[in-house]
Amino acid sequence: MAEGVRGTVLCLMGPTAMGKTEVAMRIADRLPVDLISVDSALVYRGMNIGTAKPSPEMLARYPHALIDIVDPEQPYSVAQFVQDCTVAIEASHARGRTPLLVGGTMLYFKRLLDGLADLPEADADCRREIDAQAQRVGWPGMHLELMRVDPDAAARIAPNDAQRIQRALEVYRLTGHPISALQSNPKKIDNDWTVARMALLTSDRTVLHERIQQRFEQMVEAGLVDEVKGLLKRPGVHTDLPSLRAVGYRQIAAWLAGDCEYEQAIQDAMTATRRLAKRQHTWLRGMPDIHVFDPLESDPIGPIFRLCERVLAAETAQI
RNA sequence: GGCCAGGUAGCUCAGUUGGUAGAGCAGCGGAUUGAAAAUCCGCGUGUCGGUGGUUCGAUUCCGCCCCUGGCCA
Repeated sequence: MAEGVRGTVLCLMGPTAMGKTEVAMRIADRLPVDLISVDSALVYRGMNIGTAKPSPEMLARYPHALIDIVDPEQPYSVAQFVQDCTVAIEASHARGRTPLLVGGTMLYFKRLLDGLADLPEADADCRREIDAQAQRVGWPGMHLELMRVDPDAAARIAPNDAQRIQRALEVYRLTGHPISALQSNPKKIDNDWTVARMALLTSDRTVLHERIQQRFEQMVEAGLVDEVKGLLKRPGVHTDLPSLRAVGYRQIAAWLAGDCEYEQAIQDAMTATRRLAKRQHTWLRGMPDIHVFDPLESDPIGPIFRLCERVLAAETAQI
């Protein structure tokens, strides 16, 4: 693609179980798009049933970037995603095609499109140290420490938000600078993409809840329990890994560890899925310039296709 | 049919010595910068089964009716 020409990026977002994958494939049938997954669970190899990953046949027919790119032993991150996804987008543009980003991990979309601050990456030793300290004084105690070194961050982070307190302290200890200062240093977004945001969203959550239940029952029938057992057998896999904390995997692992009854684990997994969908709704409600389609009201393919076509035509006209 | 125990939030239940009620779970709203399918913050959503009575006032006490479960026939 020539210097200065703006590349189009199509985004198809939506809560879990809304049919994003299906829509994306049908768009790919009709337009020269490259599919890129925006999903923090689909990145893991060997996690197939519980993540509703498309089958190998489907992936062969509809290649997706950023699926099956890391092992479950290895944590992935939003920063890694932004880097990987940018590479994939540029590769698509270089082929003269248009990337279609599909997924439900809204933080990944947000940081890809709005920019990411220049921060140090996670440091296992540093986190271990902070965890050990938190064991003694509690997270509210750690929050007091954060208040001393970074009052702005402390004001924004709740005293029980272990994850964010840990990250803020980690960044301070690693760099000597408060994370709040580094984050307000606006990271220049080094692209000039034209972004079209589309979302599959419904106002009728009860139907979505029914779908979630059905789909989880199908996952169990398809052998989710064995998939989790297989993962846990691997020497480096344990339940504290981000991969094993994914919805479904976590609850079944808890049952396998004897922490609850089977039926309870199943119910907990479906509850966790509904809550995931709710948080995805919250993200999407707050996103500007988003085109919303309700697949429970009518087939969204036609309108989405026309919108994509219009966006691509505008790009061509600009060249 | 008779006796007993229940009927309070979407579910399981607590409670009000008579002043229109609260927990857990579920649900809903929000935040979200290298774990994000994570992590955290906030919010009770109700003809107290129905209907008469006593009372200034009934979800609470009394009568009758309806429903559910158990026991006896």
